[in-house]
Amino acid sequence: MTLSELTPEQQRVFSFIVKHRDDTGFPPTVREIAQGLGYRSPNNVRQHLRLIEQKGYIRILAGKARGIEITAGFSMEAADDHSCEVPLIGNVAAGKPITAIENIDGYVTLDKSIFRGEGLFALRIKGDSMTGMGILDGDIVVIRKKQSAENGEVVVVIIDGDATLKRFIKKDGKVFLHAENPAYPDIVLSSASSIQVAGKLVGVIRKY
Amino acid sequence: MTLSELTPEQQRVFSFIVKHRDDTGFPPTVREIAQGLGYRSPNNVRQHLRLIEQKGYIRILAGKARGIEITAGFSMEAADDHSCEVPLIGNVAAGKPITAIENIDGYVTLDKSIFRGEGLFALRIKGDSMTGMGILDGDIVVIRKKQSAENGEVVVVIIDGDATLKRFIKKDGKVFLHAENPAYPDIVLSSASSIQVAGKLVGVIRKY
DNA sequence: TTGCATACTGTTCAAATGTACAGTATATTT
DNA sequence: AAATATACTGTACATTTGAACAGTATGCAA
Repeated sequence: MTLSELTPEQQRVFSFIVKHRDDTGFPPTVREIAQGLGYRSPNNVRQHLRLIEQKGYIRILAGKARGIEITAGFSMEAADDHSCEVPLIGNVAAGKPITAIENIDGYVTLDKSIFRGEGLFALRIKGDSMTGMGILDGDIVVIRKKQSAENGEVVVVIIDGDATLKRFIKKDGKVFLHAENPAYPDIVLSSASSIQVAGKLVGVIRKY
Repeated sequence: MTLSELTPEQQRVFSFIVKHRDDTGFPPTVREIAQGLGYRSPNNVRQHLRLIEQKGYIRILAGKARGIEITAGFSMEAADDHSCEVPLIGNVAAGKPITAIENIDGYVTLDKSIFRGEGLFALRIKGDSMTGMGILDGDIVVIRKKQSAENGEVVVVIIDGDATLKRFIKKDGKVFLHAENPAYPDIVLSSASSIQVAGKLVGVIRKY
């Protein structure tokens, strides 16, 4: 999509709005646009806004301060963005959902075409309990949020405030949390409800 | 940076601001926050905003409508770019440098803060010759370009038009290309110069 | 107890802001 | 020449909104 249908002056106005939004985090007011572009009347801006809205580039939210919505995805950065950022979870505060702000240690950028979908987050692996499936100490694992677990899935469970990766196995009516390393014993659960599943393993990132 | 210093209520307010900004493109007004969170007084919000500002999460722009700037990098649309794209190498055409355009199958987005530096490219692993070090069939490995190899390094070598990953070992004046899987025999080289080293292993990305 | 920080309600006022009314000017089209 | 779309100025007014004042309540530490 190009901006070709806008007149030069309308483009100036539109660009100013986009730039202001990228700089400050919110759209400009009518008067800020006027001042920024050297107009002496706020009404001039209004007129332009109306025309730009007619052409479909923005939506004017009547009565709202700074009520300009940019309808097309015209932020300067990320014209075509192949990346997405997911939170990297550190220690898990008791009682909080795993992706609560308290737990976020930073953000990891992923390749969108590799890791699709919603509800992703990342976790740094401590220990060698999953070396059997190629997940090593220090690896970052990518998790998709999920409250339940299917038989055989590798899931993140919250144990004593730590998010740990285990294979979820149902057998003979019992539930096991299995570490993919013979040196670690399985954790046997009386019932599936006694643990909190936070998500399902979808990827690994390792740096040497 | 962690967000642990915010009280639960302050987090509700902060999250609401971020969400509103991501939904509409601009921050909410004090009254919109009050309504959204069920407060009856705008002043309650103001009080929270002041405390959140003190803790450094936002900046309040005095007198400006919707004048809330989110100082930390908590916008969904990343203000600054944490990603970099590296070529994904497919089959290697004989005689061409490994990252020649002919060989490029696509691009992979990496996290800049994890994979720093120049000369990176990616390779899809075929086979299970490196399972011993947690690299599985189908994994994408991240490689840094490099013509030489040190003893013990894992490097990409071009063998018969295929880029393959091997550990480079010098012992007793001989050079071995070692697969980290007992099922594969070492390749013994008469001299180091008889093979072409393309780069050194720096990372792994896996999708389940 | 006495603070003290947090978490609120309710009201008021002034500044910021959207919006309408009334014009002017300059091209381009009919 | 008349009509039309664009590009403006200038002013006024009603809302929206930030910001201040005056309180209440609660849990927690000194």
